[in-house]
Amino acid sequence: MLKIKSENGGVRVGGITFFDVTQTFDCGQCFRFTVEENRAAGFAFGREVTLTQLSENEIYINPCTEKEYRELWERYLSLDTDYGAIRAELKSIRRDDEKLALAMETGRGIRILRQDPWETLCSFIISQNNNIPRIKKIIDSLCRAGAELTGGSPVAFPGPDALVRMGTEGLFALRTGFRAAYLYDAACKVLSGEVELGGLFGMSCAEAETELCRIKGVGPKVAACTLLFGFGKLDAFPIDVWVRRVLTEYYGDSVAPSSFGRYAGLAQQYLFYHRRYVEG
DNA sequence: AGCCAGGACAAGT
DNA sequence: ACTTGTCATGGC
Repeated sequence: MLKIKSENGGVRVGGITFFDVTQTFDCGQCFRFTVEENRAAGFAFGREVTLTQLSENEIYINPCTEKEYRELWERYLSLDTDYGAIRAELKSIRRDDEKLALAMETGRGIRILRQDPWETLCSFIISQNNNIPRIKKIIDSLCRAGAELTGGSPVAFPGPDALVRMGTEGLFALRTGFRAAYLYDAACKVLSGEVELGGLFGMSCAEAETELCRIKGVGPKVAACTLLFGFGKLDAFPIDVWVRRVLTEYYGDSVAPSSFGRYAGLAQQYLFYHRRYVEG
């Protein structure tokens, strides 16, 4: 049971297991946070927030009220989910998988965030054939441009209406390159309701992927990342160059994503983190 | 200078 | 169904 306590304008959350601020915010799933030492500072859901790891089992969220914690951050951070049970199931399904066991140990503090679906979709459209520092830079300039356009705060991620108003030219001017047309198409289809993001929560991964892939510039990988990091679908299994390496090097390509079970996406993230950030 | 980065698409086999 | 060149951009 988690212990929640207000303190100095923030909330202290104790009794946490399998959560590490640094690993969670620096494992390539989000792009609006900067990580240093034992803290992550950035933006989500139109708010600026700092998360600090006080100890292995305790974090501090600031600014934050108990109400905000319950209604927003607990779900965002997946602290409402029993990762001990999930990890146990994963291990039982992959009983003889020593590679995964090692990756799960090095990345034991990783949690899959439940980010805003629209922001996640755009972020991973931008991510294609791109590197993480530049992805962050583009997203940041996109938020600034959105604020400039609407008169709102650059803390918020601009909605589909704002992107439509920017137009392909405006988006291209933000150095998005060939992704400008993709972002514009995503904005048009979401704004018109041709693709209804809210409806994807109730769909299976395969069905939701089909819907997302109706957007130009959204293929299997971007769709999987959106479903995993934006919709909390833990079976979504993105395959990028690093995961491809893992699959060939560890398993000789003789493994299907489904063989990792209903938490295949989380397994993927452990493997990605281990191969990309630990093994180099 | 050339290659790579959390890819997708169109054109060609 | 599977392979290949192309798409902007910036860092190395």
